[in-house]
Amino acid sequence: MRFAPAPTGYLHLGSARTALFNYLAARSVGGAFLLRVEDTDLERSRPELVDVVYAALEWLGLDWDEAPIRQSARVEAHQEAVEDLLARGLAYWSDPVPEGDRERTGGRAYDPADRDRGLGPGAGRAVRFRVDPDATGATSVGWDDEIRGRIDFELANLEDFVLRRADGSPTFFVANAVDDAHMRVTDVIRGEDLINVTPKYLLLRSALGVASADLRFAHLPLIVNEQRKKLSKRRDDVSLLDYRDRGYLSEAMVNYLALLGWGPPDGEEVRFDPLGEFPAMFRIADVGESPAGFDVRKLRHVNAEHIRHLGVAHFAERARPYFAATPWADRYRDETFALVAGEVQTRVETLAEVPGYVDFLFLADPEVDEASWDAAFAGDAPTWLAAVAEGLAEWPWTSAELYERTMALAEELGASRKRFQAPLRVAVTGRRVGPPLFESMEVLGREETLRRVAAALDRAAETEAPGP
RNA sequence: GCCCCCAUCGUCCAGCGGCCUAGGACGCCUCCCUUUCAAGGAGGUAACACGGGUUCGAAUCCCGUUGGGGGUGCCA
Repeated sequence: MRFAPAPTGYLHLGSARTALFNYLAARSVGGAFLLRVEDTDLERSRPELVDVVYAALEWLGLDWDEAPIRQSARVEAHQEAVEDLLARGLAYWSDPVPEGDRERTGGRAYDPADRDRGLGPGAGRAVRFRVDPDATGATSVGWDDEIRGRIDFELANLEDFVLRRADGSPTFFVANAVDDAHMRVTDVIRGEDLINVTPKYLLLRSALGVASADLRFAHLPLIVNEQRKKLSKRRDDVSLLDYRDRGYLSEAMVNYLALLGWGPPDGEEVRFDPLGEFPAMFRIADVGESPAGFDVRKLRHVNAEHIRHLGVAHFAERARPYFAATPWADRYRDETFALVAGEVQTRVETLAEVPGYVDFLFLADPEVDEASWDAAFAGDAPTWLAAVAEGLAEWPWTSAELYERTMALAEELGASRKRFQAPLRVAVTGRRVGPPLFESMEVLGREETLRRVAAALDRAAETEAPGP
């Protein structure tokens, strides 16, 4: 099995899923998972673009067997194949047909008449494969797809495709056929969008004398967006590594990607060690044939499950890089975060959300969310907060004590617990949503808490009696 | 236009001729728990595109229609 991405500067989500399924298929039968970089296009062979592919695969944990093959390093073999086909009359030199002159070729960009013109190399001239029923003795090509069953194409519907561009470079058709034979690929697992190049690939192999009888094909369903269209760079978030930056765990990503077109037979979707568990239960034939919609909400859920499954220390460790991206990164302290990490863990769905939950512990002053303020400080709230402030000055400073005493005070003043804690929460954290309040206060300390409460009280007074 | 693929809850996955009054998951809704928000617990909402066959019997097989998607590059 091989994964053959074209280096584009990022690893597409769909490619990542294809890589994963190749990996699972290989590991499930003890086969090899090979990597081949499809950089036949000069543009695509820049080393930094290739490194991105490796980095993405490594992040997912998809380790490949043997050294990766760069197609750009194998052009000689590709050229030889083209020469061979040319020599045997299975390929021919073809001139491009200009846009305005396509009426005579039935709208085609090439002229089939070139087949028998016996042209040689020339400026702007490419080499095309001669799709000729006589060459194979058959009028159609097809294969038994592992996922979809029989698929056939009439040769009459196939065009004479380009083998060598006018600039002399071989196309991916040749590179694919030649390299797959060279690498002894037994299973071709790729996206559904490649179904229609398969007949050309098959034709080429047989022209080159490579048997395809034992070759298995599996065409995976496409991953589509909400509009049911193939995920595209323009419209959708398709870069795998961007998900890492957005706070997704690689194991959650692998877990979710595997759920697109497939599912564990036992129905247990969330697996904390997908790469370890899935191979034993994966069968390529079980993969579905209809397009899979990418659902970020479900991805978030799977990610949240994986986050919660982490040990607190690991969670804190894996969240650390996300603090580095904040404006207050220099104020961050592992020791402080460790005190509330457990509480944050059950509340976030991605690691990127973590800093936003605890920023008030590190900021000199909490950033006040106006909507929260307005909601919390309505009615008797300022009076309540003032009452709490008095208690805060003398109560024992443990979360349990603070909780008990504050709630007792709420009852005394005839306020609901929920509404009573709101102004205190906003005063201390700046928001009405966050980790448990009294635990947070314990971490912050009496002095700082009192300072913030006093500041909030001042602000409330100003708001009520504006201006001197 | 031509070629190819697909068609079960809004979404993902089960179902592969009778076990289906169609199951699980995400989402959504309700309730419980509760110091906010989560997490957790208990319920609920919601689908076999349509029409013909085949069969004692069809979500499951066949054909058609409709719908959606992919391809149609001297990109891969």
